[in-house]
Amino acid sequence: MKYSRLFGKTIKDTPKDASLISHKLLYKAGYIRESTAGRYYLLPLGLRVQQKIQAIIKQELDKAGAQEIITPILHPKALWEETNRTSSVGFELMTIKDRNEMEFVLGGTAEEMIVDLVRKFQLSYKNLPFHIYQFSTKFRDELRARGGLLRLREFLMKDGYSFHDSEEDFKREYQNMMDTYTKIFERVGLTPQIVEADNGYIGGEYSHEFVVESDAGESRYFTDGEYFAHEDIASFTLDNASSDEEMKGVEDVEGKGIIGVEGLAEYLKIPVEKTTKTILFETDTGRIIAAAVRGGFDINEEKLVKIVGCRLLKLASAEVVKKITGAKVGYAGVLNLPKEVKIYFDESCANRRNFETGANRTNFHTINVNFGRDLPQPEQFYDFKIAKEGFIGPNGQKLVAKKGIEVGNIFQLGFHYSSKMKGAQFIDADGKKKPYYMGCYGIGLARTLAAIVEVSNDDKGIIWPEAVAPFMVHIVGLDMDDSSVKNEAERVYKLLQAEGIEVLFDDRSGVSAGEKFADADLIGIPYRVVISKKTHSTSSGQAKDKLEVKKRNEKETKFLTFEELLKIIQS
RNA sequence: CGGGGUGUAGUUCAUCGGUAGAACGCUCGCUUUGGGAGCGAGAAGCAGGAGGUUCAAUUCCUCUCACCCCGACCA
Repeated sequence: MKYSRLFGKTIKDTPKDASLISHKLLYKAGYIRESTAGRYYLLPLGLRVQQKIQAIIKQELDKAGAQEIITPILHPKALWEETNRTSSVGFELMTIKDRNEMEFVLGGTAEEMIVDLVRKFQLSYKNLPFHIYQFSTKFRDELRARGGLLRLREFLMKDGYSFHDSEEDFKREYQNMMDTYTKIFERVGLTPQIVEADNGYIGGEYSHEFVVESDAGESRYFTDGEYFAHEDIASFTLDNASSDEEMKGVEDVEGKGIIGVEGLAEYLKIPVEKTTKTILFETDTGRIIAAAVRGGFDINEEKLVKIVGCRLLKLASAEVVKKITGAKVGYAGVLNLPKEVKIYFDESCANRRNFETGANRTNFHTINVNFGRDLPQPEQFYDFKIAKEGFIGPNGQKLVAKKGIEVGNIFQLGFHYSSKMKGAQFIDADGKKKPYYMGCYGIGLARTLAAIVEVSNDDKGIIWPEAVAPFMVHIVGLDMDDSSVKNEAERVYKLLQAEGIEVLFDDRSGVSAGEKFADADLIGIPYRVVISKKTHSTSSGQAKDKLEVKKRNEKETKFLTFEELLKIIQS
């Protein structure tokens, strides 16, 4: 490709809205342009990279036994109603009607479509297992798109779905995909962590995210170096706060303006473990509930929502708190709450003696509270604490908080869809109909592309790994007005192409050397070959048969013969 | 959806009641050519949209739309 013919070009300024490195560089180097929030044009350079990534994914999946198909983008809305997902998905569904008033959903994920396809066949256990996947544009009406290509409303996704006659066989495929994904990401130059995660609206019981560590990412997880878990599900061991000390007399203590467990513990001269944090929430149906955790912990609303069994929890407003507790925010406690307010106790509250709780009276706290005496022993303790940095993980090591970009994930679906969708069954060897055991597997291509840039760049521009670079060699032609230099550059350009190497040839005349070098660094192609009067002229003493080669990720310039360069590139 | 902010040339910004200006970019010419060159000339704007106040609105007010940030939510 001649640079003078390439659509899209480099630019010095970035739009003021771009804050991420990947967004800025991809914009400046001419890979992408924004249409509206969360919807981007991929320009020739950008598309070439995405296609490289796509080809690698396809190769590895095919090798792993999966088969590519394509589904319509418009999904009959009735299918989504069949699994109740019209109301349960986390992103706003976009719907559209045709001229017959038939309602469609713009596909954001395709479980229902795939199951609908599969049930069109009378499949038996002999046809199982199989794994089908597709590359297709996904539509998600995100509340807030952001970060260039990191969170889009429209993006190319690889989504795969596997069908099995047993959990054991599914587990084999799950491991197969874990290995395949690891290989795919390795090939595109990423080393994501495999993080245990929540299934969210996809459904099923367990899943793993592939997360590329980066401050630009939105996935938060915890690790001890061996254990990796998303913050929503990270487990950790409780330090033992149980005590068998004598029960003391319950007492209200004034602590004017003292809010927050740290300050409170200090003021009352008790360990933080003895304090209790009580938070009031309002459910989507308007019910008020209270959730209590031991001081030092925070509440994971995600977990709590599931325990309460509602769709949404909102922090109760100051007015509601005042109405329910009779006190200002900060003094809510577990004693003397109205009967209709159900209290959920986290397990961290158990086994304590003489603990503190808010007095439900402004400026007052109650101390030396005990279950069984001052309030009934709760029927059940729950786990809705969120992990925090420094907590002890399941391996006995301290947990460290990390952030990253979720480039892929794999889900166990089990019978989640096959049980909800009529006829999603196969005939087993015993002649009986049984639901499929399923899994699904996704990779976001644009996000993967952005993640690569996010981790592979310097102050001058992008540094593409060879496997996904839009071109392998960038010929920088200087002195293009000199016909002998130009001819030499053309000659090398054609020779490389004849070897099947993808070349971008900066053939512009009248552009300064500095500008061309800056553009080459910005675009980030792995090998740069400079051809100029200096390298070409016989009078300069420079051997004519050597090429001036510099790798994007190295500092030194080397002089190589054409054959030597070829050998390096093709190795 | 809650809080905050921004919409003026392709881009980054200035102007602030009296019909718009710079830099970069773009076009042309000359001079340049190994790390974003110099000089000169030029093109480029219904000031996001609608309404209101005013003799007069890019400027003030209202509404609306779009975008950004924080939060909430979440592949």
